[in-house]
Amino acid sequence: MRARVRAAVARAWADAEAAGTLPALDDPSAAPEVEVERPANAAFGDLASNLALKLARPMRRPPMAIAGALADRLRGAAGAGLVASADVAPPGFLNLRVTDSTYEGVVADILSAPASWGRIPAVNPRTVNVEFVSANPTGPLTVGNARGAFVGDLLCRVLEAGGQRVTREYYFNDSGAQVNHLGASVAAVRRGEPVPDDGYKGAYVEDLARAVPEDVWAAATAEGAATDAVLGAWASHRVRAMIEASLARLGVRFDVWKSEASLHDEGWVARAVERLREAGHVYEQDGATWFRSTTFGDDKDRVIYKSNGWPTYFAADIGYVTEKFSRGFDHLIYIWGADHHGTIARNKNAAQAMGYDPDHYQVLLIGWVRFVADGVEVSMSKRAGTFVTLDDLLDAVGTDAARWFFASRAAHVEIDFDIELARKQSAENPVYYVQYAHARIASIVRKAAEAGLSPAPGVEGLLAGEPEAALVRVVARLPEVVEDAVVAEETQGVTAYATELATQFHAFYRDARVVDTANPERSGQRLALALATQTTLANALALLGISAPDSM
RNA sequence: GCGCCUGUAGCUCAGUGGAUAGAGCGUCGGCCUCCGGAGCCGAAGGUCGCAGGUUCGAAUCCUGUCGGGCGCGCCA
Repeated sequence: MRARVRAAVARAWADAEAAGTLPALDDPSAAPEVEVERPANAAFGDLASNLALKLARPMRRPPMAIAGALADRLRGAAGAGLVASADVAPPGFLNLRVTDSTYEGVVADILSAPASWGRIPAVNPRTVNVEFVSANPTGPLTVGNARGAFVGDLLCRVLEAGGQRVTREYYFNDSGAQVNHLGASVAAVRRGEPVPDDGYKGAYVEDLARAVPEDVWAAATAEGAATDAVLGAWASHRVRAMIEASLARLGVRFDVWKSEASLHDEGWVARAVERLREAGHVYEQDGATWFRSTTFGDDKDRVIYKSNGWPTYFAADIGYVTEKFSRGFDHLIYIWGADHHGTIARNKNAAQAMGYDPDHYQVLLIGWVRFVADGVEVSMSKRAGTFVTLDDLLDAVGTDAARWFFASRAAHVEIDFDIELARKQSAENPVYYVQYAHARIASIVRKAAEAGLSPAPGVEGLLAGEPEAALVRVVARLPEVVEDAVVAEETQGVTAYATELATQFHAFYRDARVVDTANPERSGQRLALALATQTTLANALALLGISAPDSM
């Protein structure tokens, strides 16, 4: 609807120019974009445009006069069937109302094709790889990992809503020092010895120690066996399964699990370094191999292979970039904690140095989550065993409430999360307010069926009353909300919208009785509108991965 | 010192150039003879950290400044 009105305003401008009531621009390339938005105050109408204000300077005309000329056109052919009224307000706003028949058409569309309501034309169709969570399998996911998991999944859903093909990817390191430390910890606990200083503590280590099969234990402790590595490999495998189960619980599944070791084993790292070397961006110094990141604006060069010959983490990253692009992705997105921002430049630079477009290497930083319990910050350490697991969080507040919490905040800002407060307030969470509206409609629909009432076959005259007119205006906005979310790659607008729609429906419920056997015709019309609202709520929640219950 | 993020109501946060800055929670006061009270209605509460600048118009853009967070390894 917003898009249709935007097109109508553009048409009005062109018509006025052709008719000579508005002058042509001296410099057509400087023409402003036609913008149409929802005014903050509903009294101004359904949609408003600031086009006249933008055109005042280039046209050297007062904005009110330009707005007047546009309004004339919109009242005529340019707005035929769509624009019910066009008014001008100082300093030069163009305020528009949309015809009832347009809104009735929206309701008819929703009822005839509920599943596609809210789907929008592809905004920027790409094949995208989204890598997120990527916590190493040395312990269960914590609340610290929770935000990345939710934000990553929400981003994927939003990208898909915008018509993009998305692969969800989890990168992990199942070899190396950390995994050996895990193996050593398991071995120590199994033997009843204290866990080493650089080992892992916590109940899950004890669980792992108890669960070690006899044959694994025998192999790990055999003469000459690398005990820590063997046990670590077994334990990390098992931990990974735990992680996968936790993620499944929050409705997150990954398409690809990629191990760091495989990037080395399959030669991706070596080939990528060779590619950089051939392009002249690699040099040796102090026995180490360096990438000349400063060529691309980094503040220092970066080590690829250490002087002892071992690759850095960065080396694997370089190989991984080539591996991902080789799979046909044209856009890579990384979701990292804000503490990793210092590593963006080197990775982006390396991608550029290998011939990739740096714009196709996108990093989304997630703001720090400060966990507090009753106002006091809780420090989280896997090694110290002092952490709250993701499963604990879900036990406390539930998946829907947790999803809503993260979906309603910008991904990059730091936030406080008080798990005790969340537990206490989980019953007050706005997500239930929205779900309640959905369940209430479902109940009304059931009641209506019992009373022998059915939705009106047509939608004509649907907006006879004020409650109907107010509700349909919110319902009709879903595609705009989805489009804005896709463009911004953020979901706060969706939660805000769902809340507003629920509020509007509750008001409608108060003012307009739906189930009324004394007036079956009006009941049928209101029922149609209620159904359209229910679909809209369900589709908005679905975009967030949140359930829309029929009763609660 | 340098880089990135951040400062909006009592609390947690929306609002990235438009008209009277919003929501949830909390506080105070009302509303169940009728489709679900997990609801509705109303009230109090803000010099958008501060100071300049750009603009017809700034919470939003620019500069400076003060406060908070996170980084600045041949760690991962």
